[in-house]
Amino acid sequence: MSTAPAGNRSGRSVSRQVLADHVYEELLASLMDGRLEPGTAVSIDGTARDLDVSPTPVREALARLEHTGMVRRVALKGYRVAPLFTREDFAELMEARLAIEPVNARLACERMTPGQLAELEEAVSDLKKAPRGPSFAEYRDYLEADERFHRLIAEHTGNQFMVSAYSALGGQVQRFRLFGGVGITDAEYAISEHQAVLDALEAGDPDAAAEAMAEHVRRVRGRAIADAPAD
Amino acid sequence: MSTAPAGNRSGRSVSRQVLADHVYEELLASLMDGRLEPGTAVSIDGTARDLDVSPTPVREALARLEHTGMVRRVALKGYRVAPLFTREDFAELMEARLAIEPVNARLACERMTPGQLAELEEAVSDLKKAPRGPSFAEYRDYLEADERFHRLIAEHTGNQFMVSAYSALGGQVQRFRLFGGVGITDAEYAISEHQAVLDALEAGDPDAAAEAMAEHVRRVRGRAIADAPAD
DNA sequence: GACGGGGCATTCCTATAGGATTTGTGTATG
DNA sequence: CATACACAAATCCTATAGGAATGCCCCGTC
Repeated sequence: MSTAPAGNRSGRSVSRQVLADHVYEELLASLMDGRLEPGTAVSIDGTARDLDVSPTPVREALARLEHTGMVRRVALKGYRVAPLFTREDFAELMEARLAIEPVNARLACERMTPGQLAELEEAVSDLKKAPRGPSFAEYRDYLEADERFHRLIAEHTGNQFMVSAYSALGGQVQRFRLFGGVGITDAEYAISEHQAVLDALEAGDPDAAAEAMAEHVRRVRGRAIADAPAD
Repeated sequence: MSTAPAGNRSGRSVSRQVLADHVYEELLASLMDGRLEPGTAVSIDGTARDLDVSPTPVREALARLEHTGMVRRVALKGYRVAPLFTREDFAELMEARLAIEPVNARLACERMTPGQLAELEEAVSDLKKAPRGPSFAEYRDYLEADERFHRLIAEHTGNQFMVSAYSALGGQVQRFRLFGGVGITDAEYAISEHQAVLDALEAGDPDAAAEAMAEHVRRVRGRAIADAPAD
């Protein structure tokens, strides 16, 4: 660290945040919006240099990220971004979503407060407003709102374990949205499906909410399989 | 490190395993069989001294463990074993198990090979043979077989994401078996319920397998609520 | 006897050093 | 021209040092 201290020993004590947390957030963001493509090696020393920190916090952040499935670690070879899905992986992911997300929708419907419902409405609204241009940068807002909608439903179950279960999937879902063949054409259909889920939640009908969510996941699966690239 | 190097720099190159892995396994075992009770602080430097390693691998192992929910981390205060469940936590855990484990049983039933079925039979057999004396040490074998049964079903779904989802719960389930009020008396009933799940799997009836698993979880919930201690 | 302050130990956190191994490159040889 | 070897660079992994903050205990004072 020669030129830029960039640390915190001289600055004010904003240092009340651990560097490993910062590194984790930074890497997660890079993974979520596609800056780090599947298969890329994530060098410990390298990212340490990039972020102007020592390898130790990077090591800790990567250990946490590994458990999300977004990076893989080989014992003495280092970390690399988890490889692209095969068709089988995608089928497994959708199967798992079908098991978990309709339950989340049902539970959320039974317990949601008006304020939480408003958050969901905002997510769907953002989804509709988000630009869906051909460029990645614009598409990002759409993806963010999509992910937010599903995550909020998981959180509004009030069940910490369902949140954990969804989180185990959520990152992979996001990665698939980016690289798995679901393209921008998906958006037109997906918006109405999200709206259907929201309608059922607003109506307070748990069965309908679960079914609408299940239908959404099935349709995502169907669209992706239709125009999925080769393995 | 004054007296015992205990490391690997002098020994033969068995060092082809990373120390952090060893520390992780060690801590996990301590958590799973009750040597580390809820609320206990897990000092980084302390465990490093205990295991004759430096703090760096311990730090990495704990970062991984945190994601399992078995230890909690407070930003600049360190790690401690996750606290005991409240009744609400327990209800949430059972709700999540009801959402996930019957699905696992159904999928496993549809796809399981004879060899995998034999593994399950062995787990149930071990469950019956395991001593259920009043001492913790003896009870351990029973708990291990119980956990193994459920984990094998998750793995035999052939769906890596359902395995992840179960893993997010599995550790907590095990911790609850130890500390949550489900006592040895549970064993007598649970064995027949496990047998019922196994019977359905052997019969190749997915619906029955899912229902048997759901019934098992519901009964575990019922028994625990019956004689649960106060919060 | 009760309360407050100072020093010491512990602990977390980050940086740095160095050993072991792999990888890549350049050169010499068949 | 292709192959093999050697050296250099990068990388992972572990240990150690030291700063910053917290907690604890003892002691002096009211």
